[in-house]
Amino acid sequence: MARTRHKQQKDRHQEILDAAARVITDRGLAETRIQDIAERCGVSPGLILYYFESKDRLLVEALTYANDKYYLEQSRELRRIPSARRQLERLIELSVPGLLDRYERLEEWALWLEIWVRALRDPSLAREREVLDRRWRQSIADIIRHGRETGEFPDGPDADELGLELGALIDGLAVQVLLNDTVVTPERMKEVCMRVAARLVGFAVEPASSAGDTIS
Amino acid sequence: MARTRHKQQKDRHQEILDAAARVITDRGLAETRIQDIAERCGVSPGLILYYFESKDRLLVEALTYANDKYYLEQSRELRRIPSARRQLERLIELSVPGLLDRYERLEEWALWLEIWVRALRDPSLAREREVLDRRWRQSIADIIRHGRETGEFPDGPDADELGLELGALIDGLAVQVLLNDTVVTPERMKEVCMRVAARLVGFAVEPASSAGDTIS
DNA sequence: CTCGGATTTGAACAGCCAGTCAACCCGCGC
DNA sequence: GCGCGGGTTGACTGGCTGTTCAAATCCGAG
Repeated sequence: MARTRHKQQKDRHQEILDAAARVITDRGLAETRIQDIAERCGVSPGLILYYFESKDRLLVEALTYANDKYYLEQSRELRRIPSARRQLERLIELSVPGLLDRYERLEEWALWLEIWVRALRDPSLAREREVLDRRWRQSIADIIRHGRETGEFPDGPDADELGLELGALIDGLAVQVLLNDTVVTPERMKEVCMRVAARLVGFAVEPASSAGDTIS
Repeated sequence: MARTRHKQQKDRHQEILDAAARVITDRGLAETRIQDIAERCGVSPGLILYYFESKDRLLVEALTYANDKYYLEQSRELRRIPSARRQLERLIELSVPGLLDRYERLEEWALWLEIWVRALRDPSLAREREVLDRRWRQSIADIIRHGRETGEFPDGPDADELGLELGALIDGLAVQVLLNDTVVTPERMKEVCMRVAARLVGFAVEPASSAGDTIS
């Protein structure tokens, strides 16, 4: 049947994209071979090119696909939190590579680096990246707006502006943490982000924002 | 003579490193071939491997070599400025990809991205990167300390802490600008950096920090 | 001028890997 | 049970590129 066929094909598509994202995280974009992806799927190399017209297309698709998935997960989790203050804290926690579950976040940030490098020479990926990034800044701005509505945050600079500033700060610090900087540890990154957010947005830092309970 | 030989060899070394850095900027690390570097030097491919034991070593060396060069140039320029306030502004200007001379800064940031990606899987490069990065943060912190001594800046949070915060902010924004984000233009990045620096360090933003004269 | 070692060349080698393809498998509808 | 068509395989190829190497060249010393 067309439906089952179509469904199966869609599954394979996603399966391959997932596998590709994993391999890219493990070996790096430059070292990723079709064979690796095929092995990860338990499938022959030929099949990969049956579903994707070229390795390049597959890799680019995998990059944005994976990042999109992560964003949606994060977004869903944040929406369940009522307090803007806690939303912001959670967003920061989720952004620190290796603070929560070891693997997922590291993977996400590693993929970001690969996207950045590739986007330097791939205009279409550059455009997609901009969309993803704008959405990410916006989610920060939305939290701030929400907090101002509920009165948790005072009025202040434009929320979008703050989103840009905090987003950039998080990006910059995440790179350090991801690369295992000995000075910028995950815990330190969280503290710095919270402190700067407090100063820029204008709320009081809680004395002990226990990070202990966040480690699964 | 040993001396002339040695000197010549050193020149060739640097010549090759420079050429490699250029090629990496143009084609990307992953697409850089030995042949490209040889052509850029007007030399045969074999010679490249006569001076460097492998392509990988050469590439890694080229990355840190070039960044080191840029840092030293920047450092020299900043030291000539007496006012801490202006030092900070100049540092920010120099950090915005494409704000001043089009090429050099773009090159520098593109190389940073390549370093980051490569450092993910090359521990020795990761260590070198940390040194380079720490030095960069430190130069911000030093400016702040200097400004506090001269009274240009008020006392406030730890200078090293501020160096980390501003450094991360600049890193994060520079990535956006480098990738041609339509929202984060070079001019906007400078404004944002200056405004946040003013808020965090505690000085007044000058009304019109004319960016016009900075465009050569 | 001549010798000798460093430098330089370019051709050859070897391994790797994306992409192709003909054959095979398998489940479905008839 | 039979044929059909999409799914799957794995061997093959063609090109590319890092690396090696023997020969050629250059240049300074004696």
